[in-house]
Amino acid sequence: MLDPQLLRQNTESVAAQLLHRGYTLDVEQFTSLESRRRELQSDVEALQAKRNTVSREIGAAKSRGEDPQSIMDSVADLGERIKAGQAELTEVQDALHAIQADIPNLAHESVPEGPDEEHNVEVRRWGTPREFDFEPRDHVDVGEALGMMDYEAAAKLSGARFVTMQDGIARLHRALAQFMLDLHVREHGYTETYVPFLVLPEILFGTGQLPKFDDDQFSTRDDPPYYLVPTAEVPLTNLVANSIVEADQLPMLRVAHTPCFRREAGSYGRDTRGMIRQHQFEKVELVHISHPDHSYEELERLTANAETVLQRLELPYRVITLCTGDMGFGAAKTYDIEVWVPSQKQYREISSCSNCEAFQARRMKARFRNPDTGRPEPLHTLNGSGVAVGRALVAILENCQNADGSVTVPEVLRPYMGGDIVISR
RNA sequence: GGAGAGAUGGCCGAGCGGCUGAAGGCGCGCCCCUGCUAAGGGCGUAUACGUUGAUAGCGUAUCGAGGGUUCGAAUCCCUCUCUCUCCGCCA
Repeated sequence: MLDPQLLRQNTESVAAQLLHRGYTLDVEQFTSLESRRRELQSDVEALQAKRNTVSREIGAAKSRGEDPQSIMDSVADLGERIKAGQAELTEVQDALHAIQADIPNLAHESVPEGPDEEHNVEVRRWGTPREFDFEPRDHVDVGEALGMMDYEAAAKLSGARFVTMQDGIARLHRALAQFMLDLHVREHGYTETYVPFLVLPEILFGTGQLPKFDDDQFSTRDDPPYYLVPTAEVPLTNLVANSIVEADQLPMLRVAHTPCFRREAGSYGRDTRGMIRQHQFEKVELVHISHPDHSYEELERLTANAETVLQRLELPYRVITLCTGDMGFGAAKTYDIEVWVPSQKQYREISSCSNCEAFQARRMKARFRNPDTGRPEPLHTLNGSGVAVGRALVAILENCQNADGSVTVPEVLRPYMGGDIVISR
């Protein structure tokens, strides 16, 4: 949610900025609803004030032993008028909330302007893609040749976009998650956190997945439904929902390893082969709860922490800044980290690090007490993958494969693999 | 799943349908006093929205959530949610 004051007072300029994100705000409609709201609200409040005054008079008259009947008659219809006014006000407010809940965040001034991913800007590269003296296979071929990855078996169980793994690759997958978790906890100062994988609808609202992106979510048939988390960003960030955090608690750094569930609606035909895009995958997620004045420093730190994972794994990557048109709904600024995928001869997203500023905080009523003013103010929330486990596995299988079909285990993972150096048949 | 108890401000804890946004205590903040320490005294201490130049004042709302009764509800009625205890089941 945008700052309601800002939206109200600068509707035109906000609308202009939203256009860069490909969002058209109906200024006319918003403005008229807003003035209607203002009118109704002051009417209703005036009636309520009158009711309160008169009720007090009745009480006073009674305690003096007087008959309050004449006073009561004079306000006989007040209750009905208030109720009618409130009903109308609620209707207008609901309409306004629906509009506000649908508007994406505004981009930070440092974000490049552009309609699509063509306009993203590369920030830096790390490592050099390896020169193969044989034709590198993709991760599917590597995994299947090893007999440790089975897409058909998964399809039998769950249909498309799932995988089963076994033996060395299953252990490598687990080792990756453990390594990342340990790195962030031991070296980057995060608090390891275990969270529910099923959450309530209002939790998805808080981080911005609902109501707009319901189609992307899996949910249960309970009433209200539970939603399967699409990312640990959802439960981790909502840890501060509906609360006022003391300033000295900031920044809060949280890390969680969870499965993630996504319908991938609208991505039919994209990345249908292999583990790149699945309905279920694992991710180690980083969340920072930050003081507003420091959230951009935190974004740099969070991104650097995610990059460290790839550096330790010795996987080449680059960092790009997403342009206005390519950013997610809640983000004010996003760095994507892309890892080198030899079979595709390109960099593919393995982490997305965003500063959502106060956008999510307003939706979930997450505030901190500002020592300068003594008042509660929205805090800033950031999140980033640190990193996607499935895609990291893809990158290792492809980048670290050998001519004989085996895979060399990155050094930092060997302690997690019982000392194994190579995965082979 | 069955039976019972409960949900009030940062915490504890009062609260006869009317002057209670809410007694009292604790904690916290500022000030005073006491030559240190301990003790003592005074004042203050929720959030949102509206109005406004204003974090002043005023108005409105909020005592788990929603609905109802009433001129008026933290107080009465209904529904739901959550927490706790006991039983059952269970990774």
